[in-house]
Amino acid sequence: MRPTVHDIAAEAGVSLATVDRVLNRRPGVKAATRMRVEAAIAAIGFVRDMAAANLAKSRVYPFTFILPAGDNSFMRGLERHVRDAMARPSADRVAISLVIVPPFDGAAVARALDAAISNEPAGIAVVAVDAPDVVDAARRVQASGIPLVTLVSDLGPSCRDHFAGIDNHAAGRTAGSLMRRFVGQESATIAVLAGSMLVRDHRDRLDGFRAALSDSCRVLPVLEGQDDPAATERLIADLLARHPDIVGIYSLGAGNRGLIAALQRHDRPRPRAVIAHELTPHTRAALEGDLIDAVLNQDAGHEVRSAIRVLKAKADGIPAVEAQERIRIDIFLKDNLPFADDADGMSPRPSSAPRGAN
Amino acid sequence: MRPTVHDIAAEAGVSLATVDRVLNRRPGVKAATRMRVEAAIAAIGFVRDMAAANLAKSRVYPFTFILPAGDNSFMRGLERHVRDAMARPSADRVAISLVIVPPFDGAAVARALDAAISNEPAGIAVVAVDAPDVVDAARRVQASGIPLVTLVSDLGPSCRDHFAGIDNHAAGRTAGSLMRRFVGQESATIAVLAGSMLVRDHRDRLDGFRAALSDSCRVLPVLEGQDDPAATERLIADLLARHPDIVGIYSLGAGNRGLIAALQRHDRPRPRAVIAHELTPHTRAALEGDLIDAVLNQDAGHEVRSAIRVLKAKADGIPAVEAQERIRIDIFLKDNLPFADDADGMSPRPSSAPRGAN
DNA sequence: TAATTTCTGATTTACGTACATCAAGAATTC
DNA sequence: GAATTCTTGATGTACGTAAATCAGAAATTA
Repeated sequence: MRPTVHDIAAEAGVSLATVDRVLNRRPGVKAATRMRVEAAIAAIGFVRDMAAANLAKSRVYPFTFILPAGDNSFMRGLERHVRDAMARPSADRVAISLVIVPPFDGAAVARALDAAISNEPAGIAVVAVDAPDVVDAARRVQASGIPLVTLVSDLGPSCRDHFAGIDNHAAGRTAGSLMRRFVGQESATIAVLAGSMLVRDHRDRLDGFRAALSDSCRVLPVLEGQDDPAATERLIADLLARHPDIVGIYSLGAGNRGLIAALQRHDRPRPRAVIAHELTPHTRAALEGDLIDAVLNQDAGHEVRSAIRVLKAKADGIPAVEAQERIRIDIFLKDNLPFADDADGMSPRPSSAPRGAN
Repeated sequence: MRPTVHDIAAEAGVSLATVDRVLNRRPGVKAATRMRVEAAIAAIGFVRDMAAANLAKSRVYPFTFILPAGDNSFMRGLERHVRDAMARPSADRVAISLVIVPPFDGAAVARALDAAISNEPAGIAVVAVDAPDVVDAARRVQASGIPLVTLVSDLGPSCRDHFAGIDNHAAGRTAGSLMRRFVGQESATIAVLAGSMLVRDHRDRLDGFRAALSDSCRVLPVLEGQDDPAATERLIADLLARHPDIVGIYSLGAGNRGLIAALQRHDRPRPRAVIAHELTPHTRAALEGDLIDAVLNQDAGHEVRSAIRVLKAKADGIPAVEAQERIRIDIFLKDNLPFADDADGMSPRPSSAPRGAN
């Protein structure tokens, strides 16, 4: 059997109360006694049964998650994972309130942050819009002592405790590397489609992409489709008509529906390499239908769970191990697609079955 | 607060004992009463606190893991993850005994399985060698009612309960797709390096690779290096000398160290596309040093944790949700490498710094 | 030495569930 | 109607830890 607090007490020759004082860093233990107890803990290899401890503490962590509304598939997948976490509080004693705000609306996010502060949660996670009033609100969150994690889209490192998302510059570089190899020729003409250059993620991806490609290809000026399907489709159709020499398209935002529609309607062979971001039902179908060659993905489920872990750690005053919370950049081809039920690029699910942690 | 069993009792107007009988499917409850209780459970949205339940049951799951010895970096990484799981029994109440057997030795695996049976664990996970006596031993495990999971390397579906590993045919196809796009030309000459065609994983990968490439490239006869560094290096050096027209190499086994050494010593430009398997310190360094273009990887940590989850589910008589336990095929370029501490392709750690093959 | 203050022990209750026991009521059988 | 089964209630203990209380013992200060 695993050693318990009783075993520590016996080993150290002290009472249970003293062991408890040492374990929970309560005052009233002489330094010498404390060291005896700690030695006993090390000697018998005691590890606290967190399940029992949490049960006894009956501690709950009220967290607030702030997500954008809108029909962005990735964001809806993110919301689904948050709701999954809400639906299974059993495992981790987390009580999440979910706040949905209008998309691309800095003022709304700022208001939501201020509202969250007044509820005094144990932590806040937010899909940030990189705007001055959001930064101000984030600072107010920190000033009130509430841990703050940015999700997917970051603010500056100075106004949040942690960022649960991918390194978007590295993602752009990865896209660039793939693109360079997929087009397989020097001085090819490459087009880039973004949502908006006002969003930090998109800027970072573009920078990384250019850095990986600059010396071997010609990258056309960025097209900004505002992640709007109709507008994006027009942009791409126009692009394909005007530049028959285009061999690669990099879609670094969420405008994939318009891109796919334009490629589908295109009457000549599509550019040799098309790379997009985020595995959604649309991009999955496009991969399977050979309209897209590769999809870079961030696992929304991982991001949500990571955000929760970090918030809990911060709430407990334990420093989170940043290296363990890094979110990977997944690359999907049609050949290594995960099963539909298994990831974000899936068909909508009926309810919320519990999922395996990773 | 979350509803508890007491709330169910109050809602249904029955005693705690009756609620307990319903919850734990104990006999002695009239159908009508049972339905009242179940209705109450649904009405107040009760979810059993598994932490408390496991605490009360003080149930432990003794599992046996059987892994091959040897200096294969991937296997040592796998072992490290098993030891990690052993070192933190707090979370999941599993008690793992780890058995290390000689590599590529079916008889040894079979003996280990039989020895494990006599210990009556709640489940067994094994890195299988696809040999008749292993299959026989696996059937004996199943006959004795102990759940059996194959890890990384499978047996037939008929002689284990679950396979915790990647779809190696899909992995081969993925490698083929990447290869086709990386070499970027028709009728290119591609070489394949394997460990041994006697191993199921390697055969599957080769099949998938050929299926993805057959109509566009010329794939040379497979080289078998037995995952031995020196032998592999000679094979590759010889290959490069005899076939100056080779534009791609696919290393589908664990012979990466010899491959990398040969590429390093090669005095002419290396083939345009080199794709290998498993992110280890060696392949990571080769990726960073531009000796390899892409590495397909299976996350050993995920596999170990998945195996444990499945074994627990089987031990509890709960059918594991296969779709949730699928292991992804990761693709790594130098641009999306995870941090060294974060994954298997890490720098050697003080505890067990394996060096050698792969 | 007396009066404090600081430390430690002993004990109890609690968290939410599992599980066992005993008694008593209800329904069934003969 | 008696004997038997089936069903339910009441109660207590246990899991491993947290947290509080109160009573002494030890160390410190006056």
